[in-house]
Amino acid sequence: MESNDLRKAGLKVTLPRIKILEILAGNHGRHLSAEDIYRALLEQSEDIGLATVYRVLTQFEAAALVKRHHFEGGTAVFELNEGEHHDHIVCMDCGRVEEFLDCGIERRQLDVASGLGFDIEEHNLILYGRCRREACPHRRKRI
Amino acid sequence: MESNDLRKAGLKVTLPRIKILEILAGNHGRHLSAEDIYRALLEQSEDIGLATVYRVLTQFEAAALVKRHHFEGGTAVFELNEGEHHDHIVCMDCGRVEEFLDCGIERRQLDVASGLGFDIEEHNLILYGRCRREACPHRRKRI
DNA sequence: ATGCCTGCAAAGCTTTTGCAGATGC
DNA sequence: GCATCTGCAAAAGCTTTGCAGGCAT
Repeated sequence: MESNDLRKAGLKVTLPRIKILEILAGNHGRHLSAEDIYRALLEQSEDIGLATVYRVLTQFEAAALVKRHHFEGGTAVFELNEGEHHDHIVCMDCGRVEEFLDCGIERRQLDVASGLGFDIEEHNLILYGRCRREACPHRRKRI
Repeated sequence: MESNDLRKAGLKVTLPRIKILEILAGNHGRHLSAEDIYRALLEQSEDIGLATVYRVLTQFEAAALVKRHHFEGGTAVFELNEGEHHDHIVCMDCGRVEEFLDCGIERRQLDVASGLGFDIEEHNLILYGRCRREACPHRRKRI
């Protein structure tokens, strides 16, 4: 029940917020930009302004309902915060994004930070590579 | 000799390019935004436009003379590319940036990527935390 | 002399903000 | 009814681009 998440966050339950949550939930696993969400709303003939999308996403981020990522440059993308932390690997050819979690990496990060005199609060790890998928343009190029 | 680096990159040796390289070299280890560099140039009474700073930095990045980072959001920062790869840890209170390299993390990244079917090309790891330095505002706050 | 560089100003893009009207509670 | 929320439009960053003149080679 999405409305409860909103109420818990101290946000009024409004149509724009529900719709945006729905779109994020419907694209489970995908990473959407504000513009992506705005266009998805237009397709549903919802009359919601881009400014509202940005405002709502910022509020959601503050309420820990979504996570914001800066993958390559320029535009930020958002995903529902499902609780469990993970990192990302992005294909430089097809843009596909996979998520992963490696305890070894996580542990060493804590060690490194501690060794440098930091109390680590969060981190951001993105691997960039080329995927070996059939559908990937890079793969096609190699044939 | 900076001019050789420029020539090797196929770039003409011009005053703006040399000055910008000098500023980056003089701030060895620091991370400067285009604006930072522009202001440093103004302080030296160099009449170089902000657009040129951006253009030169982009060329330098393409030539692998500098690296561009997107630490928090908004503005990009640049550092001289000294060859050896390293990652960053940023203090969320005082903005201090330390560099580090951990072979264990590097190795596991390769393993993870390979396991997901990716040929990893590069990566981006930034740890965010709070440093335990005397001078750090956060530390003062805790007293 | 030629083609690459530069400064300036203007445009581009993403994101934020001000304000008047609308809506949830 | 009151505070919060929204849409619109305008503004605010940061960065890029067009153009006419300038400089390195």
